[in-house]
Amino acid sequence: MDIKFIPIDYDYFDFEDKNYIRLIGKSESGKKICVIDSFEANFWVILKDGVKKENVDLLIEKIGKINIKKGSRESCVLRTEVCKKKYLGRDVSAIKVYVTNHKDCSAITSEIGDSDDIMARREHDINIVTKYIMEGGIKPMKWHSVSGDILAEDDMGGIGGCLDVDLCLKISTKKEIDDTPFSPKVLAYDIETTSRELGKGKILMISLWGEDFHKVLTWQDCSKKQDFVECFSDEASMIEGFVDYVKKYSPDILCGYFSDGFDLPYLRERAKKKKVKLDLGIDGKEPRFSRGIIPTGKISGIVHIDLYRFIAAVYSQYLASETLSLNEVASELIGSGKEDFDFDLLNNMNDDHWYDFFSYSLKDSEVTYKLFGKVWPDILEFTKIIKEPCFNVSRDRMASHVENYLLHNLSRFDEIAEKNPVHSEILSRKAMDKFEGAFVYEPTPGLYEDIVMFDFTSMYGSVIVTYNLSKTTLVEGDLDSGYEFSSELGFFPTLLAEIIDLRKKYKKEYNLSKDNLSKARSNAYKLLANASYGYQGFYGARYYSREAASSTTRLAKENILLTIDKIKDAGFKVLYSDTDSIAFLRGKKSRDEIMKLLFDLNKNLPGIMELDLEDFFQRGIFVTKKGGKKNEASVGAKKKYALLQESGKLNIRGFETVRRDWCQLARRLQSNILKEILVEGNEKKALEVLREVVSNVRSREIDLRDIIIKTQLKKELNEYASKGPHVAAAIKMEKLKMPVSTGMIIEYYVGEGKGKKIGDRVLLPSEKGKYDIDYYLKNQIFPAVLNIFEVFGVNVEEALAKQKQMGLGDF
DNA sequence: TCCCTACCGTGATG
DNA sequence: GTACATCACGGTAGGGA
Repeated sequence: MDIKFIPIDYDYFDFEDKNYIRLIGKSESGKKICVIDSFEANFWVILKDGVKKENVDLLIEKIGKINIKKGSRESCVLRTEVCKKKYLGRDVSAIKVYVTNHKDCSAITSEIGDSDDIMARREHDINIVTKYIMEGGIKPMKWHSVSGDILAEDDMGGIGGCLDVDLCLKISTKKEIDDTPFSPKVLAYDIETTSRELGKGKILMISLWGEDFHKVLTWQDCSKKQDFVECFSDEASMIEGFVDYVKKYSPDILCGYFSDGFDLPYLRERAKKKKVKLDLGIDGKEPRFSRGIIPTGKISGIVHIDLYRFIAAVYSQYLASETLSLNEVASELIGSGKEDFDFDLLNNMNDDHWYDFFSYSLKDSEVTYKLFGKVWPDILEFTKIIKEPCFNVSRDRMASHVENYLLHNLSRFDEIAEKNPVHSEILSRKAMDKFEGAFVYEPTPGLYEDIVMFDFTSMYGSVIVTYNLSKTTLVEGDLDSGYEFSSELGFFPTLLAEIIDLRKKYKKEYNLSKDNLSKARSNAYKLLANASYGYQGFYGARYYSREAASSTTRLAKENILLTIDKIKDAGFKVLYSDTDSIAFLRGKKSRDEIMKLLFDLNKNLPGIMELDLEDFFQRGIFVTKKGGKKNEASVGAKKKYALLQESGKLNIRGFETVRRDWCQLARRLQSNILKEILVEGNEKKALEVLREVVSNVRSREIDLRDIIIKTQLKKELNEYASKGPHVAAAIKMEKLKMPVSTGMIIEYYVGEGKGKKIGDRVLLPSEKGKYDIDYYLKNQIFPAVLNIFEVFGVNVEEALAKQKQMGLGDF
């Protein structure tokens, strides 16, 4: 039988002491297909240089005899091959050892042990699906032409019979074919509970949203309910109803928001308590959870995607959202958020309340579904580029993505993969001193006109490629005198050069077509390029290289300092620079002359390093650093400035305006004042704006939500050495039996009182009280604007006092 | 008790 | 355990006068 097939989910199983890979996917006609492919588990024994032939033969003989019993399973070496390979860029001889079961690779590796002839044993620590794909297996989310035998129900231990699929095929050949688009069948879900805390509450309703399928399942009998509401007799039958609907809908992807951490574990817990089966898997099994800070819920045959995980791990850096709540993220990405519902009502609900609650619940699933549509092109492209199953791709962090990209491209270089660091290596890597990082130029505070900004494209990535910086190309040297790297290009810089090229290609393509696909591709390659520096400096990396990472920052710094000097030599005043960007005054030069300067600078840059025009700006402001010692010359603040684009848009960096741990009042005021000064060029008007806010604060005309300060709780309450206001607020919340957990954003405001510490005066938003006028003026309003006015030589307090004398203000 | 400062903690930049 | 270093700044904690 011949069939066109796209794999969506990967798994494996053992049959008669052999490993098989099980892929669930779709046929061209939309049938759900299970494909079974064989896989020969194996790993490498790398030989030392110049080992004698007879020693190799002895070693092979010894390896061939290994036999391991583990429980009921017996594992042995099937065969061995001696190959010419590369390891860390060097030519080696290596024995490829094929074994009966992947699970026993490590045990057999240990059995082989160390010897004078063995340099290393490798690739036994790569998971089976990754290894399968690395060795020519069916690639994720790509159409393949496969042929093989249809499995009858009782074939291979009944694997075909117990799966809820249209067809089960044991294949003998496979071939990647084309890039026809694929749209998965998606079902979004969301639950509402009586308590956020697992084990403390019940599930009140479950909502589902798919294409032409919208449902809210509940056990709350209610006279007034919408058509989409289906009422069950109790919580248990509601959960069973949920399982039935999921099976009937038969989605490729089941998708939630924070569902790894909340919805799925909650469902499992309630199902267990109520003794119902949560058998969502196509093999009739319940979701499997892996351990971790956040559990990971895997459903057999259906890809469970927690959108929050993907957004938090790779997508969030492009978002303006200050929190990653569904509401905020959805508002930004799809233009509509959740509905409002007052959860305090839960203890005392009438029919109207329930009616609203049903609608609220359904909206959550709808928003999740739409958000999925928005983010899916990125997950899909990442999956195809990284070549890992999308279950993993949607959860992995950038370091894993980089590493998986490397693993799946090693065969092109004949490379045997390096091992993961063991625990002790991770510890010693972490214990190392930090190395010097980026260069930041100290600006001279002031207001400037006509500013040009240049920046290096993929600065660190292009440095790594240009200077060939990687673990395998390091020759010698030390941190002080600098490391020397080989002139022969290593696989890491080679792959990175490709990534940077592909990024350019798809960026260009996107600029022409503006389609989602090239945008997602361009994004993915950009993220990979940017993460590659961090990867080499990450202690958990297989190809960790502190030498490469520290050389990257050192050489980047060297180049940007040289470029700054050249811009200065050309007669320009440099204002600022941070890592890969340089801002300077255009002076009387024309734009063409600036472009000529850019061209000349580029001519002399080494390798693939490239300087680009970021933008021309009308005006910009740099301010002084606060808290300098008395009588000390004022220092320009780094990472804190605002630039006005020609389009009129204001780029604000580092100021309190963009910091979520300042109250809205101070943030909005600061942003208005920056606008007044940069857009209107009117610092007098700015002073008026300030005066009005001060007056409003004094007369208590300020809305509570404008003075709320939000700070994230980053550790357990008892781990804090210094208990700041947000910790005090969190302790207060705990006393009131409100849920408090690490990672939460704590909200509070500062009330009147004598307490020495701010923490003694914090009030929760739900608490009635008077805000402390003095605190908000002295600790929020003034600090946010003082150093902006200082640029104009305006002393705010004096100016305000003066106005008072003139009768302009009554504060 | 007041004042100073080192350190803690968060969240920004790139 | 889950990419890197650099930076600003409020607030607390603790020592010295």
